[in-house]
Amino acid sequence: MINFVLDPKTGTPFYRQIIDQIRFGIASGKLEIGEQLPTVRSLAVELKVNLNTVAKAYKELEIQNILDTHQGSGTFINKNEIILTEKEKQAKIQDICREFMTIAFSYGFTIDEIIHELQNHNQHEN
Amino acid sequence: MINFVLDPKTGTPFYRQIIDQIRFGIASGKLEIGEQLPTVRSLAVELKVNLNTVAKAYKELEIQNILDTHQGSGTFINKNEIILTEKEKQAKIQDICREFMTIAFSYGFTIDEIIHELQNHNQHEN
DNA sequence: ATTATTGTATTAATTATATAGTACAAATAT
DNA sequence: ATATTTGTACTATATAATTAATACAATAAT
Repeated sequence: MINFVLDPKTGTPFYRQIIDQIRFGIASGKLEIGEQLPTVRSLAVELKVNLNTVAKAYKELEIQNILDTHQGSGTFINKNEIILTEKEKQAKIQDICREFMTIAFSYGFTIDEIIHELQNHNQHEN
Repeated sequence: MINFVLDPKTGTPFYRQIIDQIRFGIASGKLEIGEQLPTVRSLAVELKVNLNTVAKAYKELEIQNILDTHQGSGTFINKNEIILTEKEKQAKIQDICREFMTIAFSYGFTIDEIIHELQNHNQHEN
């Protein structure tokens, strides 16, 4: 379970801070597959925000297939593998990488610099 | 010279579409160093937007040291090398990498898969 | 010097975003 | 069956972002 914290000073909206902390929780292994998240009400009380703010965060993650919400029972880390064929997966990854590199190039960064940065990112996650 | 086009359907604001097209124009070599861009008025007429919308795009690129504006004479692609401190560069690359990883992660890709794909991309370039 | 051309500044109106208040609907537990 | 617990939907409000209308200021051309 995560210890959720909101910081109003950062400027990033509350619902996005919640999203980030869940994503990071999954990436770092603090949140396990199938685990139940706090209910929208309990987390809303804990963070002193409206329950819709929590619901919005959960909703966006559900659309991204990261969470699984069931009205009446709760919200869970999605068990299901994302259903993509290997071909679709390959196409998708090429697609987003190409788009990303276009942006990176327009800022004058090289592939090596980018890869290096991502590897750093990788180390900090673990 | 670029053939500027605005698409209201995409949802990305006009001034940002203009920024992107200039950035890509430079990255792809369509815009040369020192070249003059259309005046804020002429581009505004061409794109059927207010001149302030164009001015806003130019302004942001000027702040980023990509354009060079001179009241009375016009706006030009900056001759000077882009002066980014190592700190600014670091911040920028972290910024775009973080955004990219969020997207990649939402598709279920791991950092290793992404790095691998980018390395492939790299090989095909050379 | 004067005029035309260029970017800038100020203000207003519109639109989008973020959060909250409250009522609803589905699932579960009893 | 009914009450409780869960997420959802709808509405309102405040704030920020986007675009526009219009006047201003600096430069260049004559």
